[in-house]
Order: sequence, then C-alpha cells, then structure tokens
Amino acid sequence: MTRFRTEERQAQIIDEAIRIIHEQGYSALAIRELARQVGITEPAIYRHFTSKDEIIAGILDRVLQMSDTLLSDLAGISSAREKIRRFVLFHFDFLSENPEITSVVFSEDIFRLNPILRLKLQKIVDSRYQVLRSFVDEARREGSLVDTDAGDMTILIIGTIRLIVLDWRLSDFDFDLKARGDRILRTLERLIFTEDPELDKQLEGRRE
Amino acid sequence: MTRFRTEERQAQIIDEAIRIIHEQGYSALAIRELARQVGITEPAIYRHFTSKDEIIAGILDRVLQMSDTLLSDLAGISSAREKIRRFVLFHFDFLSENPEITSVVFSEDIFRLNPILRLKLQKIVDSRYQVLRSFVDEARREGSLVDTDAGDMTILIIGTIRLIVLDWRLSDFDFDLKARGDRILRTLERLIFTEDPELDKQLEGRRE
DNA sequence: ATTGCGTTAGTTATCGATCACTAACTAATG
DNA sequence: CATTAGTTAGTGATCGATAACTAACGCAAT
Repeated sequence: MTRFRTEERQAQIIDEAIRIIHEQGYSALAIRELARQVGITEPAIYRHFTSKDEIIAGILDRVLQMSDTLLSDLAGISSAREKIRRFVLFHFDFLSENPEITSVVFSEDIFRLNPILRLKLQKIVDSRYQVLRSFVDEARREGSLVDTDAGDMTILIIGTIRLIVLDWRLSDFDFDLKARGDRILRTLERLIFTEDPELDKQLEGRRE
Repeated sequence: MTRFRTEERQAQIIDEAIRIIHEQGYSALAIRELARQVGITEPAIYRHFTSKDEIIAGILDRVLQMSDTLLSDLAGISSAREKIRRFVLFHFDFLSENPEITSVVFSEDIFRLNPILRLKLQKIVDSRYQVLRSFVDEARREGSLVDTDAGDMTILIIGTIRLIVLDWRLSDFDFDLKARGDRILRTLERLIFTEDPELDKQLEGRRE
C-alpha cells in the first residue's frame, strides 16, 4: 500500500484521465478504469476529487496552464510581429509534444452542457484569444500589419492553427505538425504582414 | 399503432437523434429516450437500424448532404472569386438556419474511435476541402488571388469559418452568425484577393 | 370488391454489463 | 494517537441489445 500526498495523486489522476480520453475517447473515461490505471481503487479516487466533473475541471485547469508556458516563452520578445510568429509556432511545438492535449481541446462537446465546465472552457478560449489579440493590436501600432479588423485577424490566425491541428488529429498524428506549422506560418505571414524586405531577409536567414 | 415505411422512420429517427445531441449532448443519446421522442419503443428502433453506430452513420450522411446543397447553390456562378465568397456565406447561412448541425460537426471526438465513422467524417471534411480548393485553384488561374499556397489558403478560409461557428456555439448561438460572417468575409476578401477596384465597387454596391 | 397470407413495423418484458458513487473498515504517516 | 490515504463490498440507475409475440400493410387469387 503505497501512499501519496493528495496533490501528487491528483496530478497522477489527471495525467491518466487525459491519457484515457486521448486513447479511448471521453466516453471511455470511467472512474473504475481510471483508478485501475493509477494503481488504486475506485473509492480512493473520491478521496482526491469529490466528483467526476471535478476531475474534468482539473483537466481543463491543466490545459489553462499552457497559457502560462506560452507567456513565459514570449516574455523577452520586443517586436509584435515576432510575438505573433512565436505564438503560432508555440502552439504547433507544444501540441506536437503533447498530442493528448488536443483530445481535450477538441472535446468541447463534453463541456457545453455543464455550466461550470463550460465557463472554464470559455475562459481558456478567451485567454488565448486575448493574448494573441494584444499582439495583433501592438503589431498594428507598429505598422507591420495589413490594415484590417484586429479581432478578425486574431480569429483568422487561431482558426488556421486549430484546423491544422484538427487535420493532424484526424490523420492520427501521422504527419510532422511542426513542419506543417512552419509552412502555413509562412503563408500567414505573407498575407497579414506588410511588406518589409529588410525584416523578410532576416527571417529568411533565420529559417535556414 | 401508426405504421411508417422504414425510410420515413429512419429519417425521423435521425432528425430526433440530431436534436438530442444538440440539446443534451452525445452522451444523452440513449436508444430508449430516442425511441420515446420518435413515439415508438426501443426494439422498434432496431427494426430500422442494426446498431447505435449505424444511427450515427446516418447522422453523418445527413451532414454530407450539405455538400450537395452547397454545390447546387453555387452551380450557375462563373467567377471563382464570387464562388469563394458564396462558399463562405453559404456556411454561415446554412448553419444559421440549422444550428443543430454544428453539434454534429463539432463532435469529432465521438467518431475518432470507430474506424467506420471516422472514415465517414474524414470524407465529409475532405469533400468540403476539395470543393473550396478547386475554387481557390480557379481563382489563382484567374489572377484574382494573392500569390500563395492554394492548400494553405483553403485551410485558412475553412479554419476561419469553423472558429467563428465554434464561437457562436460557445456563446449559445446568441449573436447573429450571418452578420458576423459577412463582416469576417470582408476581412478575408481584403487579405486574399488581389486589388481590383472595378470589382470592389461592384461588390460594395451589392452589399448595401 | 373481398378474402387470405406473407412481410414488416410495432409491442412487452428482460438480459447482462457498466455507470457514478458510498458506507464501513484498515493501515500508513507525521 | 489523530489524521488521512487506502481498502472491500455493494448501492440503484441506466446502458445497448434481444427474445418472443402481435397488429397493420400490400398484393395475389378468388
């Protein structure tokens, strides 16, 4: 009988829950099986979470942490244009190494009904939107963005990321997401940024 | 005891199934309740579908029919640029009047596990992609598109549509999707189409 | 037209499996 | 020794699916 402190067990439980959702879908997330995978019994789960919904809430919190990683990753960058670039690349990088997360992100349907989970999901979606939106606004002030609605521009970028990731998921993760992301980023850049031969040359050099 | 021919009943069952998924989520789709809503008993459902999965397959077929409506809607249009415009508007129009369909479209997670359903879903996604892709290729030949990768451009457009629709769903359908669609289409057009003052004037006139 | 009959859409009743969750008890930790 | 992480055993509810039976339809022969 190996005992763990509740924070550790909670983390283990959420890890396993994400893995199960990823491998077998949300409908396969049964407390019994979840407990078995963690190596404890069903009632032991209820020592650490009062209900199944609370476990789901924990999963969403885990996804929300991604935003912190993102922001610290972008901390030192001054150019807004570069921030947008890195925002896009970060998502492909992060999801490439944490594919299980995509299963959570694309399971909106599970959360839509439950008001608490739904609010949490909206918070995640909105937080990501706000982060990018601030960069887009900044880039417009810099003059490095094509003159269009900043909100629409933000939707366009996130929508593109999401669809590439969905495609990756449906293909069973069998293409190189980072490489695909790099390609589509170039297309995006050509569309949304103003011509800047000097900067373009720099970017081109960095890529090789 | 009112009897229906099996094609009629199948249609009724699929209608109700979509409604239940939309209102209560996929996990609430129980054969018993589905039968009750249709006005028959549980085993009667199994007269018309051999399994629950086959009902889901029927739902996906229904969504696939959307492509036919789309294509006939776009039949008489000659300009590729106008076809792309109409492709985008069609989606916002159609989903605006059939919001239940969004619940199916955003429930990829249900289908990912089952190989048959998954293939059906991929077929739907791909068919929509191919349609738009052909317009994008055509527009490039016309010279009305900015010079970028046609595949990426297609992804960008569909991704934008999807994210707007997701946003609409998460907001509980409480903004005017068609108006929002019209707005983002203008942004999209400004980004992807080449400058064409003559055509722009025509389009501007038509909008008012 | 009416009858007779095979086909098919429906019924009632029930199956075993599995779900989330809990009461009551036990052993490890600090 | 108090607290807390774990256990065994079991709750009622609900799931998808089926066996056995019945009533309505459609069509051919009278």
